[in-house]
Amino acid sequence: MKIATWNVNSLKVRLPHVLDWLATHQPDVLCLQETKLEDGNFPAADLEAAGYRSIFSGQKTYNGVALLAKSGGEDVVRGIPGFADEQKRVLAATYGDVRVVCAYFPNGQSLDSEKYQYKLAWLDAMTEWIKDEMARYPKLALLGDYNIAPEDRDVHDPKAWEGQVLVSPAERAAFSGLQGLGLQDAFRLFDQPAQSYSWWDYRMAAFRRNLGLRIDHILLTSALAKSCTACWIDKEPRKLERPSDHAPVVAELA
DNA sequence: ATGGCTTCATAGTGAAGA
Repeated sequence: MKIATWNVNSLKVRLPHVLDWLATHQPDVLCLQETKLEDGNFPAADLEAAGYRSIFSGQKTYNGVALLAKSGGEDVVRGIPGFADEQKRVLAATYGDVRVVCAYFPNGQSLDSEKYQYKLAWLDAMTEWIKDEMARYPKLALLGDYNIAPEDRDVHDPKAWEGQVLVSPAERAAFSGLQGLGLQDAFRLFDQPAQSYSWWDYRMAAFRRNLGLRIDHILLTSALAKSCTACWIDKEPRKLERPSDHAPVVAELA
């Protein structure tokens, strides 16, 4: 089973890239974030024609998540149960015996922003809910744009990023908290190239200079981590015309 | 140098992303 996550930064703009990527890589499940589409505008027919069923939860302008898969998902959940939130950031479904959770974690904007407080509250609620989901589903994968760079090696210039969102101690503690539940970072199960990132700013020729952050992740329960044979970041779509600023992250499960 | 670039929105001296 091949699973993947990709923040597409507008599915309307990126649909051609997504269709090409699906055709080339044939994932069983692809999690999308920042679709920025109301549900009525979701391109389900185009994806169906490419062999993929869609489950989605979107809104105008911001956020929006989707699950694309070769089979239909079951027991669909939208949002974090019990956490009142207008922002469409969370979608879960079961494929076979694997629970797939697709999440677009809040950015936080800056440490003194209300959005940062929202991010921390959201992280708490997410952790509590994932703990429950793991009790129900031993084989669980949490994929998405976490908007957290877990360690300094996931940051091109840790000094420059000090004091900013995505790297703050509280955010990293939340990431560790998820690992504390028993989830494992699929990417770090394997030797990886130094300076591996999943996001590069559109400005400053950041991609060409590899000035990036690793903020898109696939976390696996131990039952799935045991069967994980590979995990990589696919930088190819970031090289295309009009790319998303994020690259897909892929994991192979035996 | 608090900018740069991209999207969606509207037609703003823009907001937000990361």
